Amino acid sequence: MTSRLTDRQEQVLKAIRQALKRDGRPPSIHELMAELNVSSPNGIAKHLGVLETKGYIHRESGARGIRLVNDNSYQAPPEHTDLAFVPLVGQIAAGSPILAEENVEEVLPVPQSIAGPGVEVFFLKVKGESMIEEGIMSGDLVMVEKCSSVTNGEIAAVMIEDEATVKRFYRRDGKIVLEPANALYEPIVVDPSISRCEVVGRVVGLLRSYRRKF
Amino acid sequence: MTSRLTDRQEQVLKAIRQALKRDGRPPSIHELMAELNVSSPNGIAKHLGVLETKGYIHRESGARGIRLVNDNSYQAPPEHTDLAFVPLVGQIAAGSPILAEENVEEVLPVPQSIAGPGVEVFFLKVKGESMIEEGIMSGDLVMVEKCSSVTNGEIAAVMIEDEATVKRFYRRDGKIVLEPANALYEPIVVDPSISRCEVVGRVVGLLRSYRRKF
DNA sequence: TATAATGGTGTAATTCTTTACACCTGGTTG
DNA sequence: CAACCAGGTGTAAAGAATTACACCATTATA
Repeated sequence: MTSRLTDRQEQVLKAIRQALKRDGRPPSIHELMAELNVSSPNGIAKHLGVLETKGYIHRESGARGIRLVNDNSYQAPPEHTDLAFVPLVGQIAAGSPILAEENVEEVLPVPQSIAGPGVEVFFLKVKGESMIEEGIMSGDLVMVEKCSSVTNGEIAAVMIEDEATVKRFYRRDGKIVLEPANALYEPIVVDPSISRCEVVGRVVGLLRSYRRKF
Repeated sequence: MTSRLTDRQEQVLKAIRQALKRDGRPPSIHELMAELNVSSPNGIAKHLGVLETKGYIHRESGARGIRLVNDNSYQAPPEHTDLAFVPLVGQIAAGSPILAEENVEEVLPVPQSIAGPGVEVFFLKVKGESMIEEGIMSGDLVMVEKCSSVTNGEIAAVMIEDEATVKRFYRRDGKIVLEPANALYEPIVVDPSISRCEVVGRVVGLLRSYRRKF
């Protein structure tokens, strides 16, 4: 299933690697033209298209949007567009915009069909055992779709005072009830008129690695 | 050789570092404008000029010509994006190659740092509640690294007769013990000399969507 | 023998990106 | 106070890069 590259395609890939190393940025099409003695931008553009459908590179819009994709036993199929990059945010302080640059530790690729199209999504690292009965373990990354309110019973990321937490969210008698999924824990009841309590978003996915720590 | 930076200049430098790491290419002035909430290209251009005269960056002509100078934290953009495509396999029949074209339902992008470099990895859909105490729920996709043996106690994908299952794997007294993570289930003990029982691989990750069904 | 895949040439149109210029504001400093 | 520096806004123009289109030659394949 590994789609092989032709000699020429191999040359193009090598030129991209070289340029990245030498220049500290991906090459432009014109630079590749000079490198490979091609006199038309389309000559290069076609190669790039092939390299992308074969899964060796990934292209983003804008200038020099070539990214190398790691060798893997399985290559991306043609026309693969179910891809989104979701930032992993570290400390999220109350008030500050969550997706501010300084909060983003790294960006992880995931299927867009999970992240959702055109919505603000980010990963939050889970600490503690309060949701283990829902299969959310300490160290997992939950994918959160940013929104300011959720329907009763949804799993939500909520900010209480200055701390972010993930719980099942209910609104009862004007109070907010955050229900853990762990028999050892008690529900947290918050009176929004007394304590600062703000929905950050709803949990739409989960990513776990048994290999690396986040 | 290098003079001190102001707070704001430090922020610009940090934004450049993060963009390099995140995007695999230097940021454009417009991207920095968005990051730093500046509404004029000149606002950024001046900072870049200062950073260059102070010796923190070096600029080349052309688009995205920012290079970091003397920066231990980051020299060049990464040669590889942390991206791998992992196939979701449906029915896996005994004997047949797992990654055969006809088994692959779709291909999902994930961080390469989870999938692992250059190994055969695939997604298997989980059915049943037998591993819920390990946070593996029905409908989850487990990422499996193909291998023919695992160490005692690892979570493994195992093929018994013609069915694939995910359990904790132990070898005791010449028998194979597959231990569920659910108090309601009993361990499965298999005598490999009697029943066909074959390790498919070890579980290295997990992907869950609350949005779509797989 | 069609037909597809590979590897091209060339030219425009269109977007990105950078650069240059004019001018503003609030501190700091001689 | 005047001058300078840091940090801006805003706009226009020039330059860099990508994308789209039309068309060509060779080779392998159904």
